[in-house]
Amino acid sequence: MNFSQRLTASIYNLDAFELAQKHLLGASLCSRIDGHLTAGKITELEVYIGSCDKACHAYPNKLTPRTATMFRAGGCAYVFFVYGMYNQFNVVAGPEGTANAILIRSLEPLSGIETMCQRRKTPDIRNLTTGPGKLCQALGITRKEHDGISLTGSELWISPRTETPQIVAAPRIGIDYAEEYKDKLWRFYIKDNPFVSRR
DNA sequence: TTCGGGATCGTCT
DNA sequence: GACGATCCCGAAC
Repeated sequence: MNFSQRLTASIYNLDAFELAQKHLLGASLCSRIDGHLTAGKITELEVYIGSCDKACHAYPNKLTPRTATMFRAGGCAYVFFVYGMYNQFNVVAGPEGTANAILIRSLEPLSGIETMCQRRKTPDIRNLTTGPGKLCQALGITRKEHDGISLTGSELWISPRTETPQIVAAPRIGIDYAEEYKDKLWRFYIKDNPFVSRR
């Protein structure tokens, strides 16, 4: 398998829901970090909308040092750090000045599996990338090194999907504080794919 | 400057 | 199913 094709800048300026469902789900997230190529099929993701969504870090369109990258033009990485130990990778969507992001929650490992096993310290394929913190570890993504970088470069990119997946919509995970937005069906995953964090 | 809590995960019961 | 780990952010003082 070859991951040389990339989604281009204009695609990332689409509406976040369209980008997530029509382009990102089923595509391959790829990294070449420390000389190692790793890649996985995107099987699960969540949409966050800065203007209205109480679960979004940038709600209500609040620009802070942490959320600044979300306000940039689509096509860069928003990577943040939580719980003192985990990084989380998001794709920034939409035009500059809007704060929309797509959290990648789960991958199906495709390439560089040995590297992923070393980084994750486990031989269990099913446990390499099935969670937002896990996949950052497996692909070598950190806030310090990758927040704000372009997804059309050579370190981190997304290779387009070749088939159209069947999609299931579900509530997002871990956002009980988000009041009426916690029940929105803004999490999307590939039907019957075993590499999702939760059903 | 302090302080509360987090878009999680691994370990333990 | 519960809990602790452990850094950073953002709000309040």
